[in-house]
Amino acid sequence: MQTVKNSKEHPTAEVIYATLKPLYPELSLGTVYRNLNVLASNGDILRLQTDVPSACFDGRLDDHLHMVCDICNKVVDVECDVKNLTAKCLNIPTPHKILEAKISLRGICENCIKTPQQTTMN
Amino acid sequence: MQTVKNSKEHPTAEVIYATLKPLYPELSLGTVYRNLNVLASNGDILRLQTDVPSACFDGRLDDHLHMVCDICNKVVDVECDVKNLTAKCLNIPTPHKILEAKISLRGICENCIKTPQQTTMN
DNA sequence: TCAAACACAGTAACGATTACTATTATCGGT
DNA sequence: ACCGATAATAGTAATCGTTACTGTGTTTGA
Repeated sequence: MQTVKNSKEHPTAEVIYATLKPLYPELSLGTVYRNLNVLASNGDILRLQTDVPSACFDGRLDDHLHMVCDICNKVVDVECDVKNLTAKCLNIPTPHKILEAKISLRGICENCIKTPQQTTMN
Repeated sequence: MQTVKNSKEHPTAEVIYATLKPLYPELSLGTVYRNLNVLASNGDILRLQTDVPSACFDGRLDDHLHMVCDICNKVVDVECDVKNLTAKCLNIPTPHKILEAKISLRGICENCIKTPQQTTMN
């Protein structure tokens, strides 16, 4: 199941299911969801918080952000010093205790900038 | 319907429905959702992106962030200079075009810090 | 006065996710 | 090797939040 983690993009549970189904024909969708949750709670993968209705997962654990493209709705990586950014949020003076800051981006991905008209919307 | 906006907290659609139902007994849940969407797309209210499964709304349009409490799961306001923080994100060098940065916080709210044991979890 | 446009209640439908159940595989001990 | 307990799974039902649909009443404007 760790093989799922090594998938390239930012797949949803359904995408992972569709990807693995041909390899393991009797794979169940429930199994995919369950194992993704286990991996995510173990910290082996990340569950991404985006605007898209279905949850996306990411095997990359190093510093980077995610941007959802307005055009193609894909999730792309944005390389940056996340710790530096989130540190500023954690230091906001407030009576509450801030433990984590999550930053998500929205915009237009490199691909859709180059090919402007195509509203692939898949 | 604008009266909904003036509600204090960060209500979900269901909460708004439950709040208004006694006042307008023949109110339908579909109406609440539809009007919240209209208000949100008009920019009159904000739709919050949090970890909690149901969408929360906020009538405050001025600069502030939101933090979800690990203990009580409530959404609380965090006062800060949002524009300053997001500006840093928008300036990240990347081949993509970043249009918006959304920051959400997680932590422990003032209330739960003061009364540590109660895992109200409502 | 009348008809087109609108808002709504009520309910059905939907998509993503979780829970449940029965079955199969795994493993440690005798 | 056998056996009971534990765990993982497939398959499916159920759930949750949300949206879409349908019929009805209400407003508006000529």
